[in-house]
Amino acid sequence: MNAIENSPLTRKLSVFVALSDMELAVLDRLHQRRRTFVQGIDLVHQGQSDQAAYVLAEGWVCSYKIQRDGSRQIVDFQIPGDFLGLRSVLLHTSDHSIVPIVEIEAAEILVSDLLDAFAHTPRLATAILWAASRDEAMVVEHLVGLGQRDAEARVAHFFLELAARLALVGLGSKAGFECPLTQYHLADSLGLSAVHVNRVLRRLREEGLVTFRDGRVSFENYDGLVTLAEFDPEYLNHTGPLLS
Amino acid sequence: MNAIENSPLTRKLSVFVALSDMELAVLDRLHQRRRTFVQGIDLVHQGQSDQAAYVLAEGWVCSYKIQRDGSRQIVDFQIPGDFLGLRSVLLHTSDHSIVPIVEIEAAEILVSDLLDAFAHTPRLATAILWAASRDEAMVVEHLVGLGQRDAEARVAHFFLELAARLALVGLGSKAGFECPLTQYHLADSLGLSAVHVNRVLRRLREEGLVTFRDGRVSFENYDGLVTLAEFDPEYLNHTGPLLS
DNA sequence: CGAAACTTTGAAGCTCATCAACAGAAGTGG
DNA sequence: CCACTTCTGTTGATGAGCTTCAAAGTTTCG
Repeated sequence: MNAIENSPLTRKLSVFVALSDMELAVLDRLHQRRRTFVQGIDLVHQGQSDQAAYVLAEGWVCSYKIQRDGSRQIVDFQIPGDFLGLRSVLLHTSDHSIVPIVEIEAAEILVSDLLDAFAHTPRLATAILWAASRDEAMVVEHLVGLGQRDAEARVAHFFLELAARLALVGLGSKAGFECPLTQYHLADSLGLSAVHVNRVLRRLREEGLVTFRDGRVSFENYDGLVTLAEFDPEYLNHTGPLLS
Repeated sequence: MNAIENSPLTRKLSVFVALSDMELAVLDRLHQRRRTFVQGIDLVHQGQSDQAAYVLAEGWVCSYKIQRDGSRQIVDFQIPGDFLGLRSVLLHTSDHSIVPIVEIEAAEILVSDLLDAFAHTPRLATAILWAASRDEAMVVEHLVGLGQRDAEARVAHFFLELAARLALVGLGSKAGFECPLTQYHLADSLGLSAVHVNRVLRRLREEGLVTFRDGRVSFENYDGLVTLAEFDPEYLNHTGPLLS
């Protein structure tokens, strides 16, 4: 058992596909070209083309779109084990920006390596396709939240989804998780003002459901939150794709 | 020049990739198994597995998710030339439902045919990948609208996007388009109440921007609408993907 | 140590949802 | 065929939820 088996990506994929030694080795190779990026400087910029792709090894980033009026909509957050800019590479262009929220570590992925990996280890390709489609399902669920849920349910749902994702890579549980986000991040992601996010957080805290403080989310009443948010994790745990 | 070259899918793909006779023939073959579906009965149902995939030939459908409280969020509308349930097939499960808005005609796609087509005509695979990624970009833009735009801009943006998509398959222009949707469809898609949609439509009409009446959207002031919605069609027209 | 970033709270007001009622169109059954 | 319901569109009244503006407190950091 080598260290790489504990990389977040490997942990995540292993939950859904049992990976052989050879497949683990290929994943290992994808993790070679390790790089560090500082917080706050765009990794990929809206409209830019021919970017590299990465696997996030440590830290958090977010994908967002800026409107002409200056407002920002965060589409998605990425946590360790997630791919960054995979679509941008395949499509030679990106319609959104990606920025590190804290200093991050990421492994650069060469398209050629990726295509090689796909060709030689179809089960790995399957697993990665699964992960990509899960990301898409999360975007859809996010959209549903913006359209249908009120502020309190949105915040609750957001925390629950993050907790489930983080648990998969060993970074969280039903007790809580470390969370480097600011209330502005929540606001821009949930389509609320930062002021209102603050009030909602206070209410959730006073109701004894969840506390977001000092960079940590602590669930005080997990089941109560699930009820409030109508959180159904099915979309995160869908069964495997083609060939599996 | 045969009739198939005028199928909506062919028209759409041709705009972005010049297709050879052979590729046109393969597309032709995909259109063989024509079927009709009545309005209002789910084609794919949330949670259902192992569905077929289709190419929509005529009519409109929508993809939606139902919440436990009964509210409905429409994620996306599909128009002629769009794929239906492609992801459901690849993933063996669907996290959303698909329902025809009017009686539709669709060609059933066999997964084996599709994979064959991909293997033998890579440029076609490229074009289809492009179309799929464009669909994803539309979902993201929809999300941005729900998070950042007010009701008037949402409605305006919605009409403009639809017009652009329909124009690509010859069903609309900057003058307007036939539109079988009800105000409830708009409401469920845009995260508004039907009552408020009605008021917004009235305002847009009174401002001389756009009229939605008797199943038709008529642009009275296209450029004014573009300004109001901050509509930037770039996400619809991104350049081609890998290999192109 | 001062500046910048983030959090917190109050007050005022606007956008939008909800409730209610009605009118017209379209479909349905006796 | 006409009465019936059902679906869709329209408008008014009321108020909840959220935004905006403002200001002050707290933490972080160069």
